[in-house]
Amino acid sequence: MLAFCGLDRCSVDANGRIKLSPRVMEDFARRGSDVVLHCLPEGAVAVYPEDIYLAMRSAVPDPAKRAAESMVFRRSLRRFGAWSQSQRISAQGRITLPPEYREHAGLVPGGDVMVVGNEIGVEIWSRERWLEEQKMILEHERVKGEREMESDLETDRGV
Amino acid sequence: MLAFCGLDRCSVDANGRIKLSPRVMEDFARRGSDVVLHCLPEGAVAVYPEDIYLAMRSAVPDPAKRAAESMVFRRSLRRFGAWSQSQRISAQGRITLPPEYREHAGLVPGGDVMVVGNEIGVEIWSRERWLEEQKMILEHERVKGEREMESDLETDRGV
DNA sequence: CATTATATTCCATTATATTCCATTTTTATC
DNA sequence: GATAAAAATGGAATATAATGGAATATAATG
Repeated sequence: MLAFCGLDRCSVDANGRIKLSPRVMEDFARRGSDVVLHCLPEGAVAVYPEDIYLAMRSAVPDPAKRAAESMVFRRSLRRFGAWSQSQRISAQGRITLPPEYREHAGLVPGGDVMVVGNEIGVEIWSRERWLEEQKMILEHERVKGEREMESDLETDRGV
Repeated sequence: MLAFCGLDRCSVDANGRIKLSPRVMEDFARRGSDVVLHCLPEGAVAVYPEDIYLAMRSAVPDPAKRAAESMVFRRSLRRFGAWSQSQRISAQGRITLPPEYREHAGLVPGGDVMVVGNEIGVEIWSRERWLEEQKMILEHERVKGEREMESDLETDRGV
């Protein structure tokens, strides 16, 4: 059974909550119900199991000293600090997005939302932005494929 | 459970006090209620647990001798001396910012404030300045991402 | 078509935030 | 040095918002 895969369409309730599908709930339940919400620069909110997020942030030694010395480093602490927050998935499979995160992802109460698997967790996109993102990924792969074909022609010996 | 993460919106009361959210209060309570307020060159005020701040400053060897010799060093001592001050979080989770610090961060009584986690403590930003900071970080990440996508196209063989 | 599962809405409860007031401390003036 | 005024602090109360749960409606399945 593949975990954190697939695509669900759902909506934000009046209080800014999102109900996950049973499939996604189960994927999280298997790794403990503590998750981390993390705002992505792409304009969506990722939901990772806590251990996945900790693995992302593990290699930061001696943060206090570096924070005193470097503004760039403080910005990186700030980015991950401000845009990451622990949450627990409720018994009914709901997660509450903080208002600031909701705004970051362009989610409005009552609006259409996509819950997108990314193999290590899920991402929450406004439907509108997801369609654009999807288009961009496809176009990128198309161009990449074309270049690959060209370079295959220019090679003396084929693969 | 991640500590010192997330983003809260609150306001400065008529007496220049800020009420921390229960989540942030708990993070501090776990490390002792003594904190250090420290003005950042970015134009905000950081609130660190005392042990974090001491770790920042512990690696300054032989200050007396260096102070005699270097203006740069004296300025650095001055920066941390003048712009750092002990405080205790009250039983109701309030901290009082000294008027000079408030001014440094552009905070006015009654104004909107963001309490921003940075993984080792929190930062207090005027809402206006935080939105700018956020925009800057986002734009930086966006440009970085675009370059990464371009270089992905130029690679002969994909990842 | 009947039954089961899922989604959505609504309501009660709890928690949080803001405001207001009383007390204490400080400062200025007499 | 004493008294009064102002400011700051701490605490409590009220209003607002968030949370959890249940019920109903909708969709999917057999």
